[in-house]
Amino acid sequence: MKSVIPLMTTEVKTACSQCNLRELCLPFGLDPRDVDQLDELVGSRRKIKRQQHLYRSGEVFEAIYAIRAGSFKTDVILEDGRDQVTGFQMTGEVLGLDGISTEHHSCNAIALEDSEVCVIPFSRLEELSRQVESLQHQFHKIMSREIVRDHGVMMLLGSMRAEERLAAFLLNMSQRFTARGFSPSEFHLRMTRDEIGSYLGLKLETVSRAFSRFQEEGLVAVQQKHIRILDTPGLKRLLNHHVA
Amino acid sequence: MKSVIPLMTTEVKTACSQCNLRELCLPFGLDPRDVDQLDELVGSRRKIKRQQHLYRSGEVFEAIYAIRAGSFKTDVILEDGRDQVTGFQMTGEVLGLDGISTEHHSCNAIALEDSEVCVIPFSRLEELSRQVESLQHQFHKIMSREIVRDHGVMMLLGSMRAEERLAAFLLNMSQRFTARGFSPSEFHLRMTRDEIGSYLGLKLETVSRAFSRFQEEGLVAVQQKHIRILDTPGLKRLLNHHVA
DNA sequence: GAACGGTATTGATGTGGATCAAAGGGCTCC
DNA sequence: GGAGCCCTTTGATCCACATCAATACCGTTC
Repeated sequence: MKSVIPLMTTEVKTACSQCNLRELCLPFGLDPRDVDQLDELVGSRRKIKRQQHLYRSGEVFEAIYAIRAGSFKTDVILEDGRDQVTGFQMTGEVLGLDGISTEHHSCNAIALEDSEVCVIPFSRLEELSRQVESLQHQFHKIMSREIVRDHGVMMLLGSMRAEERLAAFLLNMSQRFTARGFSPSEFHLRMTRDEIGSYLGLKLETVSRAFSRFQEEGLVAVQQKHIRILDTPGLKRLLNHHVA
Repeated sequence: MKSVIPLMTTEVKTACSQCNLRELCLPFGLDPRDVDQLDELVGSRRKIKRQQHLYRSGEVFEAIYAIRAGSFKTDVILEDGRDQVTGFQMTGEVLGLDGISTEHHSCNAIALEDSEVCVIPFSRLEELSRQVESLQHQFHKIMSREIVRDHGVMMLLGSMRAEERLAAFLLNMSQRFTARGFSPSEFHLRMTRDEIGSYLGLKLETVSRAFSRFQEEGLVAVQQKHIRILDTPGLKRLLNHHVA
């Protein structure tokens, strides 16, 4: 065991090897020796207050971000003002991959609560992943996972009815909270009904009604943003047993 | 300059450096010297007949595919039989990126016409992109572009009405045909109304009616799968001037 | 060149979710 | 700790698209 006496800096050293999120984040699956090499990867940390932008659509892309604490939403805005939430991100997840393609961000990333991210300069990531095979592979997996997730959302938006969409959303949130060591059945949503609606292609009233309906049917207990899932199999049944 | 006298083989050497699609494909933006290195990248070519699968959801992932000729659709199928087309791909575009994340494909890729692909063993791509920086970067851009495209589809599915979706689809097709040296205004769709509908989150009847309406309004001339765009600005206006 | 099956068009009707509206509740910020 | 405002819920009505249905068309195959 190494010394735990901290040096006299308020700025804690940014080190993947010391991060308790590494099993969810970029270093996942890396040999401990490789993780040590990652410690030069993170440029700095950055705190983002609730409702503030981590980056905006159109800005020059220079880094991707790993969420250390808090949560975010990403959205796309059309000229005519319509907007669409494209995702919600929690700790350990990576933000900014959209910017690689054109070297400009193509969406906005906004903190849902006071948050902190690790800034990973992209050129450094590319450089390091040319040297560390396992990092390269893990990074590719993360990008691919985002593509697969997006396909799931397309399925949801293109083929599911309102209550199915919300059930899928709740099950997904539950699963992600579980992966982070939280309760699978009880959690606090950081986003509004409007934001959930935007993500699910529904109006906020429809989201609210679906929640009320789930409550009536004993599937969940809803108290504003606090959710208790009472019948996970019931929610899953809602998804799979689709009656045409 | 190397000898250009071909050996006596019917099997043409698979060579990115000789391919007229390289400006659309993986080698895009690479220094000619680097492109030469890519010639060992493509394992083989594979012909796929119309309606046949290039790969299926659940299959082990080993390679990505660059389309040399023809076109494909990708779709996701739920247990209850519902399916969603997640994309249409044309020459020079890359298929199979979904498989990296779990080492299994997560969607089906089906040829819309008799087609041919270059098989790119993924381990070889990763190896080579550790050596060739420009290849690495181009590959990352391609993955990122897919993510950005998916966000566009989410916007379409989540926030647009039927005619806007179809207009967006037609403009997108036009733009991609243009990039391949074909007419921007006249082209042949390879997919059915049902497949377009699935992609756009609409029923085939709705797609058909939207086509008829565009025709009435003089925006396009439609004859089954043959499309002539008569008023591109008109289609664009349909997209941007959304009246809430 | 006739027959067939998959594809497309068009019409009539139904419905899920949007829209409009109003009231209640809780969080945030001073 | 209180005021204000945003967020949420619920009800009434509307409408875009789905569904059901029938016919027409086209490319393919023998």
